[in-house]
Amino acid sequence: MKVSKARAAENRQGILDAAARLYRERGLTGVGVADITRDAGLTHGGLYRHFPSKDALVQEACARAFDWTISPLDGVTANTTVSERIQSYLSPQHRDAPGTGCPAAALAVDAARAGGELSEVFAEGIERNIARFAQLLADSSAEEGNATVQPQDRALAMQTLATLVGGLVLARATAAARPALSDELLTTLQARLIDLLGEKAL
Amino acid sequence: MKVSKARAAENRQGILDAAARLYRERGLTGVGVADITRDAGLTHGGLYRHFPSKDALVQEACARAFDWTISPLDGVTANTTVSERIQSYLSPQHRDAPGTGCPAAALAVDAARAGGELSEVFAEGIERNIARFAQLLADSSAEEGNATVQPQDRALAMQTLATLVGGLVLARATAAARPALSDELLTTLQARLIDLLGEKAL
DNA sequence: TGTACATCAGTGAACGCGCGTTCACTGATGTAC
DNA sequence: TGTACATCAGTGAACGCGCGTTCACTGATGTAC
Repeated sequence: MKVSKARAAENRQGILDAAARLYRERGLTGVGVADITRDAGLTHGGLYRHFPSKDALVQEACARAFDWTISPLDGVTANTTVSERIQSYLSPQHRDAPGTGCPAAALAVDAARAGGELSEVFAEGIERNIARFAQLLADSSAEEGNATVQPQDRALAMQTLATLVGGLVLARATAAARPALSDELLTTLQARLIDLLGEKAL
Repeated sequence: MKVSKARAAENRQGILDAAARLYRERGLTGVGVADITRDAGLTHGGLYRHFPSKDALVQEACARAFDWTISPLDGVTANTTVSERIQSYLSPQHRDAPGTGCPAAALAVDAARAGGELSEVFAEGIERNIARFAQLLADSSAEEGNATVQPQDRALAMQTLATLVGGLVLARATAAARPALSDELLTTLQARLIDLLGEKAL
């Protein structure tokens, strides 16, 4: 049965939503296309009316996941301080909900293995996050907003993002077996990063 | 044809070596048992004389991978400085050879998804690395070796390890599409970490 | 505006393939005498 | 020490299963008149 163009577009978005979430939860090689379409309330056969292959779906779903993290989300607005962002990133909530969280922490290792065009998606997403965070640091150093990004801003942004991603990855890997260690990692890294950024975090 | 006990033990080690390398290269869900036994020069059927299941093989291979990073390796001795260890970890060589590199950077995300007993293996391996690095920092602060680890040593060790793991993960994800960004991540994080550790790095 | 028909999103069976695991078999090893 | 035989590491075919993808079909949608 044919459906309306509006409904077909909704279904396409539903497939992408499900894919972006399930891939982050179970990994790129841990989810089948049937799992995704089932989650979106469809059967697997119709997937290929929207995407030429699983790889194409993976790429678009990952790009969408990065767009989510770039846009303000879940109470994070333009006025949210760097300190608050760090606490939110290194929270038990984020650790325990990879499906709606940072795509770099959830899928960067999978993307590195896949290589090819997927690496493009991640390289662009990571670069955008570095540049955005460096701008945030530059702005917080200056009196007025929209300051020019200096090399030390970019270096500090890279250091902060690497620590966030690595900390979340380690916290997730230890959560099931040693929850106390996992929590210690989160709180310790929160404190160390806020200390590192000093007044830029406020 | 039966083989000697010595040869059987060698074959078991060969399977573990191949598994530890291939899993780090392609991920826990990206390698079949036939790939591993073939790499070890055997056929897949005999695997089950040594391991009760693929999961058991994965656990033992991951434990072995962590033992490698604990033990001195590749010119890294007890006298290697922290600065040299950081440079080695955040090098293009390590980035481009995940199969012989850090298991946390290569497989922690996979382990978090797998959960269960594999999480035990990673939690222990990560805790041992944190404790060992904290001891290294405590020793370098004291006049003589074997100093007592203080809370700030452990916090600094966590921060350094998180930055190392996150940095390597991001460098690997961007290497194929933007090698310049990948190299920039490595060199920037080397400098930031050595700066962070100050005289402890020497 | 009403009618006839072409379009095409979605269905569900089917495909070839590779997975983890099992099993009958082989034959050199290791042991009992 | 020599001989007969039980052991068992390794082989390779086979299993059930789930994967990504294809395809004939359905029937409501959207369009041409």
